[in-house]
Amino acid sequence: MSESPSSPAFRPLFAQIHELIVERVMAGEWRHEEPLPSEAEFAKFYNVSQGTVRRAISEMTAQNLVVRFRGKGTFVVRHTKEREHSHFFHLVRNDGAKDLPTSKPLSCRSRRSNKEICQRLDLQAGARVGMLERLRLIRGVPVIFESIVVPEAVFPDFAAAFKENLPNELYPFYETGYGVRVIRAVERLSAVPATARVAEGLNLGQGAPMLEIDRIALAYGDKPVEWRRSLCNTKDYKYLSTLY
Amino acid sequence: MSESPSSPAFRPLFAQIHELIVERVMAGEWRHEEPLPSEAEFAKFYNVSQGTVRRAISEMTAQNLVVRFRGKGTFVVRHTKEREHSHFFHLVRNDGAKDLPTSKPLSCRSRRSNKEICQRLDLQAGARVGMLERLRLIRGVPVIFESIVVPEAVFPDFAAAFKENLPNELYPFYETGYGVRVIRAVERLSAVPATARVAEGLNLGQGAPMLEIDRIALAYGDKPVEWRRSLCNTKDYKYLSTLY
DNA sequence: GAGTGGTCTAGACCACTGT
DNA sequence: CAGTGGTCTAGACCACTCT
Repeated sequence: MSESPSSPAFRPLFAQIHELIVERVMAGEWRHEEPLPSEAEFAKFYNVSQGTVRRAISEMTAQNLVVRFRGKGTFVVRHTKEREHSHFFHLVRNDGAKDLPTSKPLSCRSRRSNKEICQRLDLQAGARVGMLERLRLIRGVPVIFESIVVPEAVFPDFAAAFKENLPNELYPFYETGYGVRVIRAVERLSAVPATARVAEGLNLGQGAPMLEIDRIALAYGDKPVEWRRSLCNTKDYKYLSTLY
Repeated sequence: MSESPSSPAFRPLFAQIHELIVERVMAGEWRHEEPLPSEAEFAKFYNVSQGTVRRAISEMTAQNLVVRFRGKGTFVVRHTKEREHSHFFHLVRNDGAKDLPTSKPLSCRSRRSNKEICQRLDLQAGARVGMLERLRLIRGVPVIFESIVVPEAVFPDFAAAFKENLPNELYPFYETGYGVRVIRAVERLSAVPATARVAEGLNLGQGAPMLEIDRIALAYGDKPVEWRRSLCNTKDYKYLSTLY
């Protein structure tokens, strides 16, 4: 594991260990229920000090890949409703309250991808995708019109599986159903006029200003696994973003 | 500096040291040009090990409060055009390019705060504030209509000083002119129709959908120091947000 | 060469969890 | 009780900067 210290492409030991362990987590070597090896075991395995392993794993906790419990061990993070809500749902009520949305599916089917979908999801021309449209309701009121596209190469038979389970939160569903963990997402926000269809679903006038959230969700290795467009009525809810 | 280890309100040593040093940076004890004391000096001063000081300062680098250079020392972060742009300006061109905006001031004056301003900036009723309106142009094209309110208690004589300097980026101006460092901001985004005045400035039709960014900028201790509303034409530029 | 921060090690003590 | 992660210390070696 040692590396010529002043070699041209030098990387710190802890960064190398970090990368190695992340790869093993990605490969699904440990289930959510079972702990990763302890610091001492990793240290022995990789022939480095316990402090170096500690630093490697600390980076992983910072990246939300694992959680650690004193006395119990280190565990791969699982997508929960709570996590999805706190990390990937940014609409808050004008008074600051965070409400959990519910869902009303409108349609779910399989189709061939067009040029735009291929480009956004990095697919081959004509690859099949699952497509889902739904309304999201907060306190029973429809606030978001959402259309979601996922590659069937990653989620085989998505449409049928969705109809069977009708999950409200998708990321935990991706994880338990397909072993796909969304770890990052890039969103592009803009203001657009409501189309007739969207306006109808959300009880708005046609052409009313809507907040469009265009999101690409990424799994390990920045692999795109979902393209989602959310059209939001921002009268009573705002998109919250904190900058540092 | 030692603390009863199993006391009810136990805080790790490094967190206490962190807090102490942050307070001293806040108080302006070191200028941007001069380095903070070295790890060894801090360790001796607070009577802890160098590793503990290192961890305290590492937290500060993670929070963008200081930067460290091997062989040189640790320095208080200064707001630069680059930093403001990368941390606090989130509009990117549709093709992904990040352009720097220029500014065209429309008005700048002093006024009494109304109820809404007092609430947002946490001010006493009737406190005086500086108010600035400007257009922001990207590649010469007006894209954002911006109105900015700052408390004169924090920025004495703001309107006059602004007119004298006509800064393009405000946060470096706040810092060099008033010693106020913006370290965090909370933004609420929504879609609104363009008013006649805004539509005119941005060459849009009245009622066109606009992205409104409502931002409160915070200094140390989460003290609000600026309220900014930016109305953006998102035809060619989108607001970029990355989620983890 | 002295001083800076960055990495790595080794070992101590602690709090908490399981048995 | 042994085993886990969390904190703290002490010391070594390194790359880099300034003088």
